[in-house]
Amino acid sequence: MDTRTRALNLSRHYLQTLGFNGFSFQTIADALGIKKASLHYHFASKEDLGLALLEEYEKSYKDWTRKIESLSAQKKLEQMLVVFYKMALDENKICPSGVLCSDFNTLPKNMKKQLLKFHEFQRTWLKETLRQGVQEKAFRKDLNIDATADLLLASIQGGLQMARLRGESETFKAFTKNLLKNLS
Amino acid sequence: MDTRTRALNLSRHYLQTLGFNGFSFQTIADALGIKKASLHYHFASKEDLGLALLEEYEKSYKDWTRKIESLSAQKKLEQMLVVFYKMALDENKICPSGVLCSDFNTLPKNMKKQLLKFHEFQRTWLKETLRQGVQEKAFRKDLNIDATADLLLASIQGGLQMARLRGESETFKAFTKNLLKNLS
DNA sequence: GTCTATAACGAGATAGAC
DNA sequence: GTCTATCTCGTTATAGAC
Repeated sequence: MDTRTRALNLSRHYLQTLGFNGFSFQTIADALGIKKASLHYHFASKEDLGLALLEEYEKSYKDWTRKIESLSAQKKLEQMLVVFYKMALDENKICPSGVLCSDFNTLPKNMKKQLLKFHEFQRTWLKETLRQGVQEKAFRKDLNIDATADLLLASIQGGLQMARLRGESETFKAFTKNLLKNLS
Repeated sequence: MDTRTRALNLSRHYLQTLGFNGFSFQTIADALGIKKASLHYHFASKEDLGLALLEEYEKSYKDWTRKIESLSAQKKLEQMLVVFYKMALDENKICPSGVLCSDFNTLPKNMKKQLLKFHEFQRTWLKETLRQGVQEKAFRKDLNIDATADLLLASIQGGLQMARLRGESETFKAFTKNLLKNLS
């Protein structure tokens, strides 16, 4: 694997455990076994690194939605919860949006824009999936699509953070069990 | 008002807008019109400042619960949502727990402990209030107290962050309208 | 692509004068 | 209680050799 890719993988890890301001080029360079000056060959600035991270998150989310596009809405949402539960299991990671919301006001403009774009993609997909569920008669006909999508996104984001706080990923697991109950 | 109190007020503001690592002694000193060395007279270290902040958050939350203790459970929860909605209205602030969850792994041990204590206080109060609502027959008899408390806390925390991301505090307002619907 | 060296800055923190 | 002065460290970032 090339250095750039390895650097991005490490950055993703540190972003979700330490926050965007919690790791530095030094952190990544040390983990790679190269000098931090060499990292600047791959990413001119930390903003560049942040943007690359966000683009990668969006891309892999898109790939994931394509991979499961033939499933029922119910199954899709269950799979979505599994994705986030795996984060909680992996060193109490929290979701990238959650990380960057806290630091939001300190982020470069382009990162803010890219983060919003990522969020809107997730949100749109979720709304479409909820609509699919209504059509499949798996979810209630009068389901408030917008409000439900927001509630799911917010509670997943907050739930991961609460699980970290308490140090028990089971908090999040128990949590997810109830999230989809109110849809039908 | 004495300098220490003014410093704490400013710190609360910057914590909830810029994050714990997003402001420095310099930031507070500038806003106060004194030198940052002088701040160290009031707070020996930034950890000290952070602990004082957390103690103050807990104290004011306790005072607030005492002030509304004679209300019905339904009214209490409505008031709680108002508290958080006011945060969203005030420069898209997010809640202190949400801020510190992202930076959690970079916090001094004592701050982690104090944050957990604050969280457990909020959670316990919320569970008691839900139980009160069941007794008052305002909420369903079979309400899952633990799961509901966690869902409310997580979605409020995540909801404030989402509102900041989108730059519209109305996101959070719309959101809260539906939060209490599933209780009865 | 990676290195050494260095610049420029801001952070937390302390000593000691007033 | 606030000041000046200073220390030490970590940060992002760049120039130029290999």
